[in-house]
Amino acid sequence: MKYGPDIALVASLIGEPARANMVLALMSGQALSAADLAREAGVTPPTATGHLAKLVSAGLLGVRKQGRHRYFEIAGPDVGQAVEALIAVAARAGHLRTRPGPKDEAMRHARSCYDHLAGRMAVDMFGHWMASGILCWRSGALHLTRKGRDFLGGRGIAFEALESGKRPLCRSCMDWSERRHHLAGTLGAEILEMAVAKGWAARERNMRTVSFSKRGEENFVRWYSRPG
Amino acid sequence: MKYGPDIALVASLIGEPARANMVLALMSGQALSAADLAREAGVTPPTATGHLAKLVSAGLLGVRKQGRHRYFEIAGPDVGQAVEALIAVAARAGHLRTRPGPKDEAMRHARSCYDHLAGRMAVDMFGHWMASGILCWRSGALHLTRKGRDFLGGRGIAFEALESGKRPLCRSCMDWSERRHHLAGTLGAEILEMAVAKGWAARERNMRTVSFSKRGEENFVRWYSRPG
DNA sequence: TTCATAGTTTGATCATAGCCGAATTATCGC
DNA sequence: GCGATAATTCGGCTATGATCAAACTATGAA
Repeated sequence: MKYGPDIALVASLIGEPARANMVLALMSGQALSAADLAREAGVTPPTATGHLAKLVSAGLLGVRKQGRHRYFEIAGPDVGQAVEALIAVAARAGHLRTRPGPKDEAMRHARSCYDHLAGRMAVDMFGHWMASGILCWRSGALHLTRKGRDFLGGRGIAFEALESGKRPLCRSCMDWSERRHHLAGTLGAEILEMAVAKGWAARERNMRTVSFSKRGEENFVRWYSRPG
Repeated sequence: MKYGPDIALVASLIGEPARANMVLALMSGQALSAADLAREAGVTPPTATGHLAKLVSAGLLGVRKQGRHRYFEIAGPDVGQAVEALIAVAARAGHLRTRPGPKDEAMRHARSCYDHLAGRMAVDMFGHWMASGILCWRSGALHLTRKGRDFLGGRGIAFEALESGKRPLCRSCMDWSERRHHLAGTLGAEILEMAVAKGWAARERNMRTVSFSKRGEENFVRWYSRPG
């Protein structure tokens, strides 16, 4: 007779440094090959194979075979949320690791984190909105202020529809490359949708890296920073 | 040069079965002594001491010395969220552990979670109230609807007094034996008080298990499900 | 076919860390 | 003061699992 979820199994998988590095590398949403992940984790291919097999069979990663390559990716949003939650704990407690997350500059600049915008641009937007009183912290949770509601209303964001569900309107998500907060939740998702819909940004093939055109980036920055 | 939060450190702490059992036992919100946790984890006191020292020094647990006892508790909401996220992943992937949190059936059926009712009956009540529009999710937080206010008003719950303090009126609390939400917050506490005051239920010596009489359970179910 | 690259399997090594028994320190009740 | 109980420290045993080198399989390219 078995009862209760076995969190130890899941946590111990993430709790091994090599595997944690792999998972963090995949947190960009990009699918990576076994060799890429071996490099990220700092282990040899055989070792990586073993780790990846465990992660896949436990349901933390998914795999897609393509020719002689095998591309791995985070299995689902629940895994992403668990990793984000662990990041938050580690960050609060001041535990730092030696190796950074996404190395490549383009990816640091703009990428999506599941369904919302992450990377430097997202962090900048978050900072700007905090500074101008659109967002604020209230008892540990992120809140959209009255001013923020006016602000978004004037920009055509239907936030009423976004806060109907169980998922929070605003959540902060710790960005591991910038080590600062950015906006998640349904509002964060909506903003990424909008940027794509307006043609400012395009998702790459892998669906998770987001590239802004030069003009799109200017428009986006203007969009979120224009007063009133 | 160090970058990025070390999630492997945090995850590996939770990833050890004995420690995971301790953390799960503390997820009720109740502070437990070292000996209690040793029993929960199925290890001897010396082993428990070692684990607890690691958990405390990593910032996952807090400790309160009281006489010759040391009471441990989850250090903060971020830790709780991380554990809940891991529960969600483990539950989705179908990983079950052999040892349940609350071992005996009576305790799964009805017990108190710190100061509010937990277990199957609480989960049923929560589901019923969600389905009938007494409670709803709004931007990630639990809300008592207008209908819910009428409903409770008609049942003699003075919810105005309950929402005056710093503590929220409604909170959801994840039940690890049922893996579903139940009602916490001052309203959850009040309902347990009421059930005890009306003689429907009695707290056991250890304060954690709550036993309903057969008649009390019927009355309680009728109380929360009667329309109007 | 032949070579090269991606990835896996095998087998052996080795370090980490979980575990307990016994002895030790601290606090309560008497 | 003296026992009793809570908790810790110490020392040594043991098992788990991370690691890599080398050999092997599979796919793609020439």
